[in-house]
Amino acid sequence: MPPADAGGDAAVPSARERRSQHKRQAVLDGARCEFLQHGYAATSMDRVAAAAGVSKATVYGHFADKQALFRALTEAMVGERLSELFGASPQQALPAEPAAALRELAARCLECRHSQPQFLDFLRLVIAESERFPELAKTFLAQLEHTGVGRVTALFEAIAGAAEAELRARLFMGALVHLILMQDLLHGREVAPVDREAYAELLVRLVSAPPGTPG
Amino acid sequence: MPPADAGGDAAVPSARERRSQHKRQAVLDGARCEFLQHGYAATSMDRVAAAAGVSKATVYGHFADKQALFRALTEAMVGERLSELFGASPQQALPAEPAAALRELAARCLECRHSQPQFLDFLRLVIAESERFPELAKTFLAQLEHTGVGRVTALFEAIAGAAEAELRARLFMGALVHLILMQDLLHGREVAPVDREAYAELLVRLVSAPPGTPG
DNA sequence: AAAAAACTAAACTGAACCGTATAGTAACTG
DNA sequence: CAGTTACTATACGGTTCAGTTTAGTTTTTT
Repeated sequence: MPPADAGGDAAVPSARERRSQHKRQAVLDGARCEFLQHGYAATSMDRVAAAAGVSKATVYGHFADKQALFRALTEAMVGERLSELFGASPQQALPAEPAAALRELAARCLECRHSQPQFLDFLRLVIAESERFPELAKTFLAQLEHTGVGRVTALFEAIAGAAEAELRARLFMGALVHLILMQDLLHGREVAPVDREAYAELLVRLVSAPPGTPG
Repeated sequence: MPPADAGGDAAVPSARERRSQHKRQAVLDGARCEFLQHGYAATSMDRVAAAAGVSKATVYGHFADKQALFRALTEAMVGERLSELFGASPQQALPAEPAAALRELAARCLECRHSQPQFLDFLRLVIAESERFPELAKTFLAQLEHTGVGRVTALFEAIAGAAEAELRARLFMGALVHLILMQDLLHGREVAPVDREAYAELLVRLVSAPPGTPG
C-alpha cells in the first residue's frame, strides 16, 4: 500500500518534502553568506532572501524570525567547520608517531586560511556574537573540546605522560589558534609577519619537552 | 597682553574650550559604553547621546558621523587598554629576575577579567569589526607588538638566548591570550574549566626551556 | 481534473535609524 | 551690555529593516 504518511518525517521523503528541504537549504546557504560577511546586526533578511534566490515569505516559512535562522545556521556550522578542520575524514588520518602527528596537526591548522576560508569568518562571528548568543559560544567550545582537545590530549599522553597532557594540549592548541587569530583574522601579516613554520616547529619542540624539573 | 588666540589649541585653554572638551569627553564615554556593549552596527547614535547625557546635536558637533566617532573612540582605547594591561604604571614594575617577571606577567594577564573588565569587550569589538575597520585591527596589533611582544622578547633574551626569543615571546603571549579568549570571552569557564595557575606555571616552564636539541 | 501545498512578487506596517534643521537657552568674552 | 559660542530639546526627511499580507503561480497529490 502507498505510504499513509501525510507530510511528516518519513524515511522516504515525498517530492514535496524534497523540494521544501531544498529551498530550506538554499535559505541557509544565503544566510551563511550574509551572516559570515556582515555579522548579525548588519545582515538584513531581504538580502538573505536575495542571496538565497528565494522570496522573503519562503524564508519566514522555514524560520520563525531572524534569531531562529541565525541559530539554525550557526548550530549547523559548529559541527562541520571543526570536524573538517581536525580531519575526521578517512583520507586525512594523522601519522601514527605522536610527534609527527603534532607537526601535521599544526601545519593543518596554520593552513586553514586556505583550506577552510569560511572557518575564519565563522570564528569571528562566534566571538562577535558571544554576548548576544552565548549558547553559540558554548556549543562551539564544547565541540572544540570534543573534537580537538580530546585528540591532542591523547597524543601528549603518549609523549610526556598523563599528568600534564591536557594542559599541554590546551597550550598547544592555544598557541596555534592565537597565531591564526592575530595573523589571519586581524590582518597581522601586514603588521608583524611571523615565520609560521618556525613558530610551529618551536611550539612542537617546547611543548613536547619531558616533564623534567623546573628551572 | 591677553592671548590673541581665538579658540585654538592654546596651552591655557579658555573656559569655553574646557567646557567643550568636557562635553566631548562625555560623548566619548557614552559611545564607549554603547559600542562596547552592543558592537558597531547595533549601536544607535540616539542611545549614545542619551548615555552621554548630551543632545544629539552636540554629538554631531564634535564628530562628523558614526564612523568618525567610532574611530576616535577606538583609537583612544587601543593605547590605554594595552598599556594598562602591561603595566606601564610606575608602581607595577616587573621583578628583575626574568622567570619571575614572566610569572608575574602571566598572572597579571590571566587576571585581566577582574582588573580590566573593559579590555575583554574591547578585544571582542576589535575582532568583530576587523573587516569593517581593518585599521583598528592593525593599530591594535601594532600597539600589542610595541607594548607586549617587545618587552617579553627582552625577557626571553635574558633566559634562552637571542635566537628564538621573539618566537618564544609570541608563543607565550599567544597561549595567554588564547586562554583569556576561550575562558572569559567565550564563556568557557562554564564549559571546560581550566586551572589557570597550573596553566601559567606549565607555560612558563615549557617556554623557558633551554634551546637544547629537539626530541 | 480538482484540491492542497509551497512558492513568488510586491506591497505594506510600524518602528528604528542617521543625519540635519530649527528655535531657543546658558555661558563665556570683549 | 552686546556678541559669540556651545549647548538643549525637539522634530523632521529619507532610508532601512523585521515581519506580515495579499494575490497569484507552480508543483505535487489524490
